[in-house]
Amino acid sequence: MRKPATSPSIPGLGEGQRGEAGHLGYLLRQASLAWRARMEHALAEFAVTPPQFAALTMIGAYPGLSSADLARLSLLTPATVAGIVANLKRAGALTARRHPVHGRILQLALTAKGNAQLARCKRRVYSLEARLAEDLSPAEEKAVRRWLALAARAG
Amino acid sequence: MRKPATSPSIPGLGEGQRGEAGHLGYLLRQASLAWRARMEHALAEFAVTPPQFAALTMIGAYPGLSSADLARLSLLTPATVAGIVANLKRAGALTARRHPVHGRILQLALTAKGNAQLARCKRRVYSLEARLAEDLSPAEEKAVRRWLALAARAG
DNA sequence: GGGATATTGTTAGGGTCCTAACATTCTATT
DNA sequence: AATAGAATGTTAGGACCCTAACAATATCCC
Repeated sequence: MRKPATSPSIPGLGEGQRGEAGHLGYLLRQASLAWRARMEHALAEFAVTPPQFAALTMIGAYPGLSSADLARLSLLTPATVAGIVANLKRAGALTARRHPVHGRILQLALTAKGNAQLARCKRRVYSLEARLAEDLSPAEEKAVRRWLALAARAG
Repeated sequence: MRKPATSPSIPGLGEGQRGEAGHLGYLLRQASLAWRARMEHALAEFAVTPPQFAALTMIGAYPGLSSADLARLSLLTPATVAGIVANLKRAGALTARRHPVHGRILQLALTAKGNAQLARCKRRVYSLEARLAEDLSPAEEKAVRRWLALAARAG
């Protein structure tokens, strides 16, 4: 069976609404799905998922930050962050201890293992990321960056 | 409690690595998360999720396409599509019937209810989408579209 | 001191996404 | 015809991500 061709004309990845002329929201979704898939495969060797990598990066950059801080930084809800943190803690990549004064806050910090893992992941991801801009002129890259930052804010 | 300020200097959404100067992959993730959240809120009234809207749109555009076709179109796995289709079917928005000749293929098509729902969703989403490009010059929008299509393909 | 208010984190449940393993059906080759 | 190969769809298990409701802690204001 070499492709039953159920429907007559289903477009490939660059054609129809799936190419540059398609809806911006759809293009954004597609690009994000593809990037996430590439990240997943690149990080699979280290048993780290893309969201875990993002969390490790932020905790590495701001040691001692709280779970709520991490949620705000990641644009995620506290409930979602709790799951990610639980998995990283179970893997021994980070520690969560109560704030000495403010009894409810959890202060997150990387363990030595978490730091080593983060360093390995960073090398891998950054080399992948370099290919994300290689076909862009400086002016184009500037436009893309401006738009992405804009889209993250409001619209 | 007005913000305990666990860590000294955690950047806001436009600052540090979270602004235009940050990593492209991180910016893409942020933009996509924010867009998805806006979509979810816009579609919540119709009890449709963004992935469901994407599936409805594609089935509406290519009636009779198979579950595998839908997976390829969406850059998703067959298993993921099965879940989305099951939810839409349970809601009465689509039908899945066996191909008359090719006994294993499922042919997907919208019901009247699904079509009406899709029309309502489209109006809502497209008006939201218009705001996604309103601050972009034509040249910038062209650059963004080219990059998104490129990122969806390979890198 | 004693609330109203706000923030933090937790729990429960649903939808999305993956990999891995599998059964089913059809095509191609021998 | 018989077998190998390829495509379709299914199931099980795990990680992400959300909303909603809740418990615990800290601040503000009287």
